[in-house]
Amino acid sequence: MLSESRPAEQSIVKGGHLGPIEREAIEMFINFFRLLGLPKSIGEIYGLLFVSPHPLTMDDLMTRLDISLGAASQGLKTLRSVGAVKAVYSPGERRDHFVADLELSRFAASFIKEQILPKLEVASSRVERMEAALAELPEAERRETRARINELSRWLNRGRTMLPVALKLLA
Amino acid sequence: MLSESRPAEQSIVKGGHLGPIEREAIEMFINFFRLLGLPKSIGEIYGLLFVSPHPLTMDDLMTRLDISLGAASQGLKTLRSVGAVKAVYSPGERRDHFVADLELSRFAASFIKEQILPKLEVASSRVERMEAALAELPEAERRETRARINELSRWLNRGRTMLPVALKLLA
DNA sequence: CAGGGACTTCAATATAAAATGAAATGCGTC
DNA sequence: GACGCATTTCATTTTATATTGAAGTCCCTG
Repeated sequence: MLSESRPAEQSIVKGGHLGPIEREAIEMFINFFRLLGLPKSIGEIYGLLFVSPHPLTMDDLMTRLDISLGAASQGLKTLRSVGAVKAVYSPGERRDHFVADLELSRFAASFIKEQILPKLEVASSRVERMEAALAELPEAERRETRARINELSRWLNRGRTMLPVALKLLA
Repeated sequence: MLSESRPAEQSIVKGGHLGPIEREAIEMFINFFRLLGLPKSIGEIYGLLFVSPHPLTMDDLMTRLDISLGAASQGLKTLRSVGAVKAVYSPGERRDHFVADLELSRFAASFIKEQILPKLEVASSRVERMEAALAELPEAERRETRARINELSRWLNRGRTMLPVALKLLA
């Protein structure tokens, strides 16, 4: 929740074979992804891939991060779906190799487009239904409630138009 | 997680005595707050307060939303702490009355300032430690890893400077 | 300054989310 | 076209998070 930042955290990371750079990167991305409501394992995977100078296999991830097969597979799936990670071809190699896409803005764009904007649409239709329902309200409450719903409506519109702009600003 | 939006949801809200406007508002804010990783009960409370034309007591919230004493108390505490709700004085009344602060931008500002920016600071110091640790790295990997850490650093700086700007844009 | 609401805390419980790993599937190779 | 490694899926288990409500604290009020 609005946690007062975990108590004197000392190494969330448990996997072996990790150098200091990797540990820092992993913890950093765990925190970052948590902010977006994504599980720890996804932060770990992305963090390790991010600082890795060469592509890694699923098996690398499993052993170095000490996570399960399923977690690695699902985490990679999610990360690919949002454009944060891609598979690269490795000649003469059977297994898939993965790299982090360093263009974080692409990832942010996809996140906004696929997660936020759809929710704003749903919210908009809710507001419409609320406006329709205003008529049923007792006279006394109608005016004030209408004002509040309008406020909501203004915010949704602003969000829908400004979010993409704000994103460009960061990119 | 990156959920494909819950299956044909029909009324998450369980409390009785709620009109259609209230139900819509509550579900809407449940979803919105969930995006920020806040629990359902907080969305319910804020949603009901938002569309309510007059201040409500803790007891109102408990009965109408059918939540416990503790949930109401803690939820209000959190909401007040981020400036989303405030207590208003009600003459000749013993109990506290609460209203939603309609200025959502205030809430957003407080969220960024208290939740995001501190995390960016922590992340920055991580990056510094990573840069320091670069020296220990085998020659072969150093160049590429350095490039990646630099990328990270650029992003953090951009975030720290642009986030407050982006916020102003929305307000 | 005692009694009694109103509110807060927090240990216990209930609920939800993530990780695990065995079984199913896909896919390339011989 | 069957074998075998690589990957995905998903029921189960584990872990983390939210909710409850009884016990504690804080005021106001008389």
